[in-house]
Amino acid sequence: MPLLIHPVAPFDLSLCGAIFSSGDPEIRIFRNGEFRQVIRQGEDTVLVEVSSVGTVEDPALSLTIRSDRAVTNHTSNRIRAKVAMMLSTADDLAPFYKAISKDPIMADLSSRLRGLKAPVTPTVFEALTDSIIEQQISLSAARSIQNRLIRMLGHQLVVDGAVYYAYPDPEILARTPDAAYRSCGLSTRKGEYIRGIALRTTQGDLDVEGFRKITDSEEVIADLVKERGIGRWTAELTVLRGLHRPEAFPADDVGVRRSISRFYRGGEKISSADARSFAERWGTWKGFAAYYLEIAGLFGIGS
DNA sequence: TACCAGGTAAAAA
DNA sequence: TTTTTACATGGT
Repeated sequence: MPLLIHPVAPFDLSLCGAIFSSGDPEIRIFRNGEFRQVIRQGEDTVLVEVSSVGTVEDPALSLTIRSDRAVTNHTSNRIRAKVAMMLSTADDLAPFYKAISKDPIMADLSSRLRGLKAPVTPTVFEALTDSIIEQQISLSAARSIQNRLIRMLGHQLVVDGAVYYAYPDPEILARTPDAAYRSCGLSTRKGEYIRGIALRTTQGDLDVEGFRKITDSEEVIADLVKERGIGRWTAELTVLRGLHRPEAFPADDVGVRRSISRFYRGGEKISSADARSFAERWGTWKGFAAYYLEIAGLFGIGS
């Protein structure tokens, strides 16, 4: 029997899922109004399926958990909490909308995208490794590499004869050799970064999940950039997508700069430094603003 | 065919 | 100390 999730209104699942619409059906995808992903909860690997049974202003989500074994009530509740976290259902968008109300362009975007909440990765570790993969190359190239990595090294789940893959744990990535990373399409260098960070995580030298307890995002970023392979851009993306900090703004990101250029500068390019000061208009919500710009681009708004 | 794409570390100057 | 280079894949 499906479980229910009651998001804080407004919440629009079709907007929240849009970023996953071109995903891999055996890993994570949003299709036909349904969000689906394989996740790990403790020792359980499960497929979660989420669809809307409400409206944007009176939202409700139906969650179905599928697995190859019985799932206890306790685990089901943990999974429901994790899915709610991943979809940011508890976010109250009102302060964000209020903060950007004096910016006509962002106010217009946010009214068109009303109910969009930024997704969060199941683990901080996943946000970090995904960001490393995305360094320098295009998002489509990165996505294809991420999917190959998950298929090769992730936990498999078989339900109804179909196979699905969950994100690999640090323990696996810590003992994955250069050649395996290379065969996924990663550079040898990025393979070293990911294995090194996974190794330090399993050895207890690095606790990225523990960053949840550090409220000062700049402090987290300062800790992250000490690690080999993590620069400011990677740290900011990790804090935004893994820790869901609304103020984390990846000013060095070419996509973010392209969006600002397009929506605010008539196509004229903007430097990282200028983008960082420009974003101050959105105050502590500049990270969410950046996400709205990205999704606006996805929907072709403003073009 | 090049060249750019949500960068980074290491080598060279 | 600052600047240049190598790296990987996918789209145009």
